Amino acid sequence: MAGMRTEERITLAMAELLRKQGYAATGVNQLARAADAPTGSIYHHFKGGKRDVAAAALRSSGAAYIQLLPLLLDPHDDLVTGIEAAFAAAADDMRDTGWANMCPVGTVTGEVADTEPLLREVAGEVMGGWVEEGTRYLAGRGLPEPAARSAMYALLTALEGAFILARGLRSTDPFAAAGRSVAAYVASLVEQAADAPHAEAAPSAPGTAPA
Amino acid sequence: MAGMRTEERITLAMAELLRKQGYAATGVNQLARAADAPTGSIYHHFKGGKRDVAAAALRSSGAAYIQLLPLLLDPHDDLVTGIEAAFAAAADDMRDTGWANMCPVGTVTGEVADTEPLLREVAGEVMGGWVEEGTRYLAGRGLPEPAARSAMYALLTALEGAFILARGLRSTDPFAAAGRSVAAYVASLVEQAADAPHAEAAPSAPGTAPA
DNA sequence: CTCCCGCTAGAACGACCTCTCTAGAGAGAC
DNA sequence: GTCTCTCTAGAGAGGTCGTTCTAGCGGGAG
Repeated sequence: MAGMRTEERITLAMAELLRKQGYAATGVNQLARAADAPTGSIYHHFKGGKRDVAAAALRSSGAAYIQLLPLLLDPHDDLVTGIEAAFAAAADDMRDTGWANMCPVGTVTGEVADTEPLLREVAGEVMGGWVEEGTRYLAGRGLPEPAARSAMYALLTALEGAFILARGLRSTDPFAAAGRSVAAYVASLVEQAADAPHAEAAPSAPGTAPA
Repeated sequence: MAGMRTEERITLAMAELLRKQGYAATGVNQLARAADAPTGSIYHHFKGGKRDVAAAALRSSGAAYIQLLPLLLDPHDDLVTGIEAAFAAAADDMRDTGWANMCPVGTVTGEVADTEPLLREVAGEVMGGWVEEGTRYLAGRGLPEPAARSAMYALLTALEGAFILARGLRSTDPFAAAGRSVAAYVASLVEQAADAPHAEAAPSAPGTAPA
């Protein structure tokens, strides 16, 4: 964290704290300690205080998370096996980090959706962005538009849910089952698209990496 | 809440507050006001204080939630369509309650898994109980044992994830996609079980309600 | 050099936190 | 009646919360 601008250090420290302990339990003093910045600097960079820092942390984490989708799926020619592998990778990461690395957007949404309108809105924007970008990506991998969107919703819900179950049970089993489930769903969508290929968005063969 | 024992009122009020705003943001004074009980009574009934109340609330909510599984699925002869209907019912309930009615076990697990060992443990026990009971139920509906467990994991992860996404996006779309996804997965498991019915737990035809 | 200004630094404030404590209300035993 | 014991009742202690405030550091402009 040493070679960063203060504002960036604060945002990143907040993201990490949100992942581990949520919004309400994270104090500004704790944040200052974690970011190695005095309290005054936090309020200088973020006029809105703690809420403002959390919003920035959600946006930045959200942008980082969605980049993992092509990163994890591009190496797999077959979309279905790629999805199972992605869930397995998420499971390994979570186990290796002591069941702490849950997505901060999910944690915060569950916690403050009804009490912090700004953060609920930001979380909604981030999730909406995930769905849009993910739908575009899956469409590029051969799924017709409405199926791609459904698949992305299913993937995100299974992933967020797996984080929670795995965290409570301290087991990777939820990730394995969630991965198999989403894979089965996507497989059924791919099959439907192949049976009726009159849809618009199928530039390459279904289940194949884009050009 | 008038006709209840104080201890019960406190537990129920805590469950509701946990659902809406999580553990850290819920104060003992707020709880006392919501349960219409003085602070002293809370500490009389729950020697462990706030943490102790939360643990009781998680256990009681957990027990209530798992009862919904047979309640929602028994009416449907076909397990697969029953699952989709159950997700639709959850979606309707959430929309009708202003996107607040998320499961408290999920909310709290995401929030305090790393900071409150007792609550993490209780949440794990509750979730473990869901998996066991759900696996038994699905086995009774014709799924062989390992498939039934996978299906239950998939169902729970999709459900918890759908709560989060729906809450952030203020939309029932995540529930619809999650329901279709889990249904597709269970359908594939039912098909596998029908193709190779040498498993032990198939007292009746697959996808049929138990006797 | 001086002036300026973005930023650091942390003390201080009022509000609220969890939890403890004392006092007494109320029901049942005798 | 009186004694006993469970539970109610809420004030208060001690601490932490988010936020504000003033003071001053440090580097570029003139």
